[in-house]
Amino acid sequence: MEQQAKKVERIRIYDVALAAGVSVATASKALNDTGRMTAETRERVKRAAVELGFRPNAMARGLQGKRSFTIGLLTNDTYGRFTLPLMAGISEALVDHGVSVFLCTIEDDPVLAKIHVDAMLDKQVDGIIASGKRIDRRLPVDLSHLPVPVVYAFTDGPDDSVRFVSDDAQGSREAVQWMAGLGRKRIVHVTGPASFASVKERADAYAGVVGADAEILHGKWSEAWGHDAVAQLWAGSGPHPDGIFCGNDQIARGVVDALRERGVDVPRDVSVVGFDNWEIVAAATRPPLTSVDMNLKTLGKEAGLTVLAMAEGKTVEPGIRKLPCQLVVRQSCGGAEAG
Amino acid sequence: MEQQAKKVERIRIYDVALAAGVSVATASKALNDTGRMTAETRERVKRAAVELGFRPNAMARGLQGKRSFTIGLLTNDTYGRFTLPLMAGISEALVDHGVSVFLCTIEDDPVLAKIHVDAMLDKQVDGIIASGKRIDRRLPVDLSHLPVPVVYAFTDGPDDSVRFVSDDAQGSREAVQWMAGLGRKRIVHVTGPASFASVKERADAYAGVVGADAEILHGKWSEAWGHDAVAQLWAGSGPHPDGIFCGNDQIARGVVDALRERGVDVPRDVSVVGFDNWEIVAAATRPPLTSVDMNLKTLGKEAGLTVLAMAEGKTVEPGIRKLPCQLVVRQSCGGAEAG
DNA sequence: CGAAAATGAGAAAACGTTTGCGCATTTGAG
DNA sequence: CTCAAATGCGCAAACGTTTTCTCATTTTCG
Repeated sequence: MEQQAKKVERIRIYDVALAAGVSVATASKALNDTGRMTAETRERVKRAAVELGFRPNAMARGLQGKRSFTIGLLTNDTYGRFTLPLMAGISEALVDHGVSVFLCTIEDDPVLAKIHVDAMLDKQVDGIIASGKRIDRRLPVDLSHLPVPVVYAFTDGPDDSVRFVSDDAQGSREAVQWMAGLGRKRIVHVTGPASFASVKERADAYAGVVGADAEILHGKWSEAWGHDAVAQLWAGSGPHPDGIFCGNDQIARGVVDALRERGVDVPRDVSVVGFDNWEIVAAATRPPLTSVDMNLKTLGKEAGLTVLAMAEGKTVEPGIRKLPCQLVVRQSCGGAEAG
Repeated sequence: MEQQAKKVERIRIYDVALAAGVSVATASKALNDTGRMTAETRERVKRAAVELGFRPNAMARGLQGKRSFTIGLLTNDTYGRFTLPLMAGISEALVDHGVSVFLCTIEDDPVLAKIHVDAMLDKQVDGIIASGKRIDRRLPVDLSHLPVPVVYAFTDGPDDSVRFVSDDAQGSREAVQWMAGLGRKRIVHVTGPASFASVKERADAYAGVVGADAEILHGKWSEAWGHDAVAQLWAGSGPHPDGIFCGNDQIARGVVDALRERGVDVPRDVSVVGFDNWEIVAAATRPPLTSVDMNLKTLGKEAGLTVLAMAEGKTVEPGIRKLPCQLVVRQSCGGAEAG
């Protein structure tokens, strides 16, 4: 026996109209709650549709000039670290509206990007969400003169565009204040390369809280750098930090591991906070990391609803929308309720 | 200035026909390399299309009864660990054919699954790829009587379905043989819960290579379990293993960390191999893990091409297709070319 | 040179919806 | 009662392609 598409006849609105004893036009209007007709007629058509299991053909509907109930998500985040939570939020927000999402991963390849954007446009997407892995970099394609609305989520875009990003400054402040609230007096910041905008934003926020005592160490986004940073910090003879705010979870994990290897107890002697709340890293660290979550799912939800609103013709003010981060408390800081 | 969709007039085939001085019918045939006409005419039409930047409206084309150049990827792997590489492969294989992919994440929720499947069918997808995070579990939705072809990738499916999985047995054998080839005599296997089919397959393959000396420890899929397993293994007074084949990379990382903490040198004293080749874990381990890669991208590519072939009416034999795994050598075993 | 075959190209139908408009019929007001 | 307004519903066009059929013209062959 072979595997092949079975030709199941799909129910068309024509069949529904026939069953309900009305014209196709009336059936359409009944189902869409438009037009004029008796409540009884409308009801009868709807019942027939349900009974027959009618599902409108999205192609025909889309062709007719209205929406396609489809949007495109473009990203250069091949690994999906940032895009997947975003996607989850977008999808969750839009499934209620009957909208499906094309996911296109372009790996910083302008040619591939153009191909995918063109394919999306061919398919008449109602809008496009551009996304990435860095807030200060753009996708390798110009989306500014497309016939459909575009919003940018977790990636940079033109000045007159609609952009969604996380409020890293607020998240950072909460993280540092949390440690301060736990009695930490000497908090340092170990973070990524200074060339990243988010590094600067987080570092500035950190410095804003700790004031003149600020000490910022830049390195790679890796566990190894976390290790090295601890080595540096503990090399001097001066007082050691009692709180370390890290630029991401990988650095934080490196820091925690290095501290343990040195016999420094986390969180008793030193509090550590990460950034990203990357479950796989944060939860596997010993002890599990307290970390700043960027609420990417919520960000995706907002971006999805916004692009949809734009597709429906509503005007949206351009500009940057910062959505709050949230401190997720685990055990690397103390202060955990259970722990 | 406000952000809104600019109404850019899209070029229709009508415009191309006009520009080339032919009828719409001829234009269509020219562009699709069908029908009869002078080479010169065909060329003229094509040139006009390029000059005007004509892109066919996929909705109109799809409505016309042919393919929609769209497929759906359904997964319950919310985290994307397995689905994203798969997706990358699918996308890479199908972009050349002008096919776009709807990604739908359903979290073991049958209702959500049905909604997404229905949405896909409404949008006339040419086929569906079902995918998951476990090879021995099915998605919470019945895909067996759909009007479009379905293939299963990295998830279980009905007996008469087309399924793609990785050849874990072969991968496991290669891993164990690699350690044996490096002179390891006492290789144990630390893996996940016995209830997983992939655990059994990997364990059986391991046992097949090491023979009567097989020692298999089951636990969770976590770093913590890797730690505990080492504790167990080093607790006895008998000879310690000199090779540890782990059921996944997280366990392997736990094992390597525990060994280091115990002063056992990896890879000098003990070789460790992981499974999954999850970059983020494998590369961050000290030393980086040699690990079995399931080639999910290739798997996705195959699945994509297959579902496409089925959509084009080609018949495909049902059954399980096992694709080979590949040992990725890093430093946790010795034997790395660059050290 | 004449008839059959091959060739080049266009007209029109079809795909499944939505929607503007028109036409009866009913309702309401004076 | 009469006439205007409101109501209920259907006709047909439209969306942008592809495809079948037809027809005129050219080529081929005996």
